[in-house]
Amino acid sequence: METLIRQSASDVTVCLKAVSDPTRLLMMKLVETNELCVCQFVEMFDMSQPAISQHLRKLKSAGLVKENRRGQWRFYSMNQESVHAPLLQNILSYIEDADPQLLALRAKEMPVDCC
Amino acid sequence: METLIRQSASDVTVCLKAVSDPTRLLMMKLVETNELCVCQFVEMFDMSQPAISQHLRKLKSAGLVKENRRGQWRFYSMNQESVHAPLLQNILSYIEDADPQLLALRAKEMPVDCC
DNA sequence: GACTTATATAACTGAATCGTTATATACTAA
DNA sequence: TTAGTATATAACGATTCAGTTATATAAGTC
Repeated sequence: METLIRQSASDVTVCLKAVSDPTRLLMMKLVETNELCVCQFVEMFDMSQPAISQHLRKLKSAGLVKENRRGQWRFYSMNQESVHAPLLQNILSYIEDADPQLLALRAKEMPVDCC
Repeated sequence: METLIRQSASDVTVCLKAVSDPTRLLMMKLVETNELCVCQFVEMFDMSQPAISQHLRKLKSAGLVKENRRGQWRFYSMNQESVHAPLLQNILSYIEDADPQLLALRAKEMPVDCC
C-alpha cells in the first residue's frame, strides 16, 4: 500500500467525484497496471467513442490519468505522480479481482489488436 | 487501519457516490468519531434543515450512517457494521485534520446545546 | 494533395442532483 | 387537547451529468 499523504477535503472530493461513476471507476482499475488506448476502451465498454473520450477527459482533468501519444493513438494510464494516486490506488484495492464486471471487461480486452 | 474487505465494483460505487459530495464527505468525517443530531448539522453547515435531512437520508440509504432516536432528536453516527465502513474510514483518513473547512465546522460545533 | 483512421469537441436530450420553500409527521410539555 | 420543537417529505427550479449524433482535428497512407 502507498504512503498516506493527507489532503484537503476538497482535493479528496475531486478524486471521489471523478471515480464515483461506475464506468470511470472500472476504467481506472484497468489502467492501474496497463496502458490502454481509446479504441480498446470503446471495444471493452459497450459505449460510443465520444462517450469514452469524455470519460477520459474527466479523469485527465482530475489528474488521475496521463496521456501518451504514439502515432495516431492516445494511450492512457494511471498518473502515479498525482496527489490523488495513493488514495485512488487504495480505493481500487477494495474492488475484488473476481468482480464480474471487471472480468467481463478483461475478457474483451484480449482480442483487440487495433494498436 | 481496517481490514481489507474486497467488494464488487458496484458496491464501491455506491459508497463513492454517497461521499463524492463535499457536504456529505465532511458530514462523514464529523460522525466518524461523534454522534451528531440534525440540528447540530444545520448549525455547522450553513444550510437549510431539509437540505441536511436529505443528505443524511442519502448517507443512510447507502448504509454509511445509522440513526439513533432519543426523544425528539435523531442522532447520526458512522455505521461501523456496514460493508462500506473499512473503505470509508480509509478515504476519510486522507483528509487532513487541519483542513480549513473541517476546522471551520468544528469551531461551530461547540456552542450548540439544543440536544 | 486526397483518403482513411483515431480521437476530440460541439450541440443536444433526458435523467439525476442539490438546493429552495411549503407542508406533514412525531415527540414533548403545558 | 393544544402548542411548540425536531425532523422528514413533497414539490419545484436550476444546474450538472452521461449518453447520443454530427462534426472537427490530427496523424498515417497512398
